[in-house]
Amino acid sequence: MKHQVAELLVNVLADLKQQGLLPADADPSVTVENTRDKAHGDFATNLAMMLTRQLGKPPRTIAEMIVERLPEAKSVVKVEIAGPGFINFFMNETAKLDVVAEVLSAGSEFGKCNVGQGQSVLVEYVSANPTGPLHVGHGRGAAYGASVAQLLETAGFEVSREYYVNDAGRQMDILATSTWLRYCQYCGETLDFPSNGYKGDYVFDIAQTLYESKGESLRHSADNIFIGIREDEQKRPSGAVTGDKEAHIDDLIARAKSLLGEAAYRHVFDLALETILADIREDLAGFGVHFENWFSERSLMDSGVIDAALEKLQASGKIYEKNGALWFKSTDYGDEKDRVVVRDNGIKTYFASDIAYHFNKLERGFDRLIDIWGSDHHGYVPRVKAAMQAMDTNADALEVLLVQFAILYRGGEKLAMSTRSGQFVTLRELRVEVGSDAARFFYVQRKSEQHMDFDLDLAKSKSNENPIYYIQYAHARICQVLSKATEAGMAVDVKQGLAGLQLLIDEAETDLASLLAQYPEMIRRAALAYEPHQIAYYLKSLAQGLHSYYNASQFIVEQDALRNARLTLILAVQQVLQNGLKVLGVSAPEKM
RNA sequence: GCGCCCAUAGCUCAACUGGAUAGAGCAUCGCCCUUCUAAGGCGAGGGUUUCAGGUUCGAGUCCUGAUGGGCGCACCA
Repeated sequence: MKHQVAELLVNVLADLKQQGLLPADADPSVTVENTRDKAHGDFATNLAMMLTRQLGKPPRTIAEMIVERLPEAKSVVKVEIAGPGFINFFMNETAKLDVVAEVLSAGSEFGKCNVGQGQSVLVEYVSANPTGPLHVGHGRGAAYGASVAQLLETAGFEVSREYYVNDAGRQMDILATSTWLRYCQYCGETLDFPSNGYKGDYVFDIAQTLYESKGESLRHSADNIFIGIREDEQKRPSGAVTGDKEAHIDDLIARAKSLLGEAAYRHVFDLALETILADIREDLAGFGVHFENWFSERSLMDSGVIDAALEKLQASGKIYEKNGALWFKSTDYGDEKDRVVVRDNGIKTYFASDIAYHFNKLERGFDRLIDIWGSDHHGYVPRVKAAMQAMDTNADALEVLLVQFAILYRGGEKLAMSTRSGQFVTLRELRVEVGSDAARFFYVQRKSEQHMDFDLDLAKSKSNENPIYYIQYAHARICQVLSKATEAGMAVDVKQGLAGLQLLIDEAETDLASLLAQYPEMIRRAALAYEPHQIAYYLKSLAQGLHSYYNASQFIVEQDALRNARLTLILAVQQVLQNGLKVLGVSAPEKM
């Protein structure tokens, strides 16, 4: 319907050009927006104001020129010039209800569009290091990424979801070593656990599993483990800090490898990795978050992709050697400083893996790449783009979406979180206590780049402060009304309902229809802007419209035509609520 | 010190990407259950959009500066 109005305006513009009143090369964008205030009609355009400079006439005069030339249209009942030069369109009330038939015939497809034109998009998100369970900080990225992916799919993109598994590198070695030390403790050794090791309870669990399968065969005495190891960081009673926790843990890693031997060390490493990864998969599945692919960093190394990418960089002439390390001249592409890709000890940096990973993504043929990162990694964007440019790949294909941290509160107190110390609220804990639906919605109702306060007490309290209940309740109410009608032998007759839509003359009814008509546009806009929160807000207003209607009208009435018209209308509302909730990964319960 | 992000009602957040009188929820105060679920509805109060300039028909939105907060600035991942 909005589209019809835009077409009328395009006709007028062509008319003006033909009469020489508008330069032929003028191409003002015709924007028609939904009015905020009903006194301004249903749609409005600012076209007249856009043309003021070009025509050198007051906006209201131009508006009159436009209105005079507007072709007749049966869906438009009144046109007004208002304010500084807006043109307001009042639409035929009955025509507004046409959308009900559209919704019901499209069903779960309603709202889909094809702005994506089948372009293939890789959405990489979460990608948390498998060194511990996911915490609530990861939850935001998971919920946001899943909804963005779903939105893009709905908007006609071909979407692939991927989790990048950092299964190589020092952090994983720290985890493996932590596991082994806990295992030795479990065997009965008394030792000081390194301050930089992973201290979470889950490490004990993995150690116990290790003991169950290996007995004491991997046990070494604390004395043998710690002999000659550089001192851990310690606070002396005097207040002075001695030792070096990084050197300490590095020595312990080397010791674990030498005492256990390659095969046994790899066994511990893989056990820890697989246990935690399995836990993460299960956790995300419970959160309704799925991936087409789990991409292993190690596979990148084993398959030689990293070397290939580095060669490609070498060929660009942007690699140089300094102090025994290989550097990438990213400053040539606007980065703050050059970056090391191969350290002087021969070990490739994490950055080298990442260059290779993005190189590989494009080689797999994706048209667009979307990375969803925590905002603490924002400084990383320029160097990745720099590498893509240097390799002569399309750096513009990559879009990095940054998600701000959720700041946790409990009992009014801010919570500090750290994976290493083992002090964090897990995503699982949140899911169990708050429920997946509420958690998904809570995360996604905020703009991703906004800092977000996450009050655990509030989220867990299951009070009506959580707007997800408001939306789900609207859906459940519709289901209950429909089933009550069926029980009473008055099951909805959609054919008769559609035929009698003109009986719906209440404001609550036409308002609902207008809202339904806005849904496809909401999807389109939210998808292109990567903003699922727009859908959350839309659903709130649709639910509000339904509740308002519910309180004002009786649906199950004696007159067949009126009853079926009303039930058909709420059937359409039910459909759109379902479609929207699905985008957000939230269930639509029939009962609450 | 340099860079990126943010600042809107008492609190948590929107504002269709530059449009009309800045809107919701929570909290506060009034009403509405003998009727399809009150996890609901109707209404009231609450604002110099952090501050100071600028751009134009028009600024919460764009540009400059200041203030306050978050995050980065490794041969770590």
